[in-house]
Amino acid sequence: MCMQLNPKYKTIFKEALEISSLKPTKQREHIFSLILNKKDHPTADEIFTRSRETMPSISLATVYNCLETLVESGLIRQVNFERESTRYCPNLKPHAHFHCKKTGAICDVDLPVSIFNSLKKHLPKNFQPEQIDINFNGSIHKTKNH
Amino acid sequence: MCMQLNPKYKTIFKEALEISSLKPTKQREHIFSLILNKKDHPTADEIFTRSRETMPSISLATVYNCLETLVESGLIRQVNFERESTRYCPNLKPHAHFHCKKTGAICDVDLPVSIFNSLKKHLPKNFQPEQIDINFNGSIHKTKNH
DNA sequence: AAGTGTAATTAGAATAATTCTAAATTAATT
DNA sequence: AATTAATTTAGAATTATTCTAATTACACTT
Ligand SMILES: [Mn+2]
Ligand SMILES: [Mn+2]
Ligand SMILES: [Zn+2]
Ligand SMILES: [Zn+2]
Repeated sequence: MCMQLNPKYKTIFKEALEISSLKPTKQREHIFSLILNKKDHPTADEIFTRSRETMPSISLATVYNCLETLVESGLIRQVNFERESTRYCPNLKPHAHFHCKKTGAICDVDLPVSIFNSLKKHLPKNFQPEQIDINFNGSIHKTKNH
Repeated sequence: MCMQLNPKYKTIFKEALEISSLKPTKQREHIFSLILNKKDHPTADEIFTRSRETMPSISLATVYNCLETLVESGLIRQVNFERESTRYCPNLKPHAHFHCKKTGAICDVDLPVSIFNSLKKHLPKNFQPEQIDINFNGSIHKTKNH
């Protein structure tokens, strides 16, 4: 039983792939819906494991292929921390990532576009940024609820 | 003939290692001076190749060990782009990195501390950042000098 | 000076995320 | 149905990095 995209995302999905004349295959849709439905930042291997629960025949190579396709189509983002496995993020709003070194937790940090604009102002005129990655590393303290 | 650190950096080097009771070995000093003297962003393998020119007996494992030590001592920084090899940066001032996808060039982009402070303001109160990595990806346009 | 103990270095094996290759499958088109 | 191109698949290959275990260097004691 494959994951289903809701109609809104189904349209976004099809149109994004169509722009590059790529096909909306069931593997691509399955992986996209897995990432959309659980809004964490899974690795390719975690996505592979989750995929097999409902699509047991999918291969790891296909997971990698689909993820590459989804990233190139702008449907998801890649997130990298140091040399760890690449992670994938369905949040397309401007945001940064916070990586807790103690627990491994990864959190989205929403940022106003103004910060990205102000960062761009510090570049020489001939530098054309396509993407800006902002990663916080540190720790998340437990808040005491006594 | 090993690389020599100038007296100012020699003191910084020794003191930084001493804090963690690590020894200022000639391999560690050699690698630190190589990185300081050519202010690019070399990979471990590039550093290994350069090291052997003047210290032919050094091993790749030692290069990795020394780099880890230098990073932990705060003498150099690690820089990562996507899944590429880790690179090393001697610039300890607050700055970002620009990665040109066409040429592979990597440039330091100096930033005022105020930008880092303003980024920190968007974190929840219980998030304690230790480091903030800012990476630009894009392309550097040649400026025409007619 | 010789001996002891610890840290650092070394060579090579192991690891693991990702990419590659080539064959099989699927889907669209004639 | 036959042809073609895109996609998926299994497994091999790649490669940056880490690990292991042996050797070396060096500070400290006798
Ligand atoms: Mn290992
Ligand atoms: Mn290969
Ligand atoms: Zn995210
Ligand atoms: Zn730098």
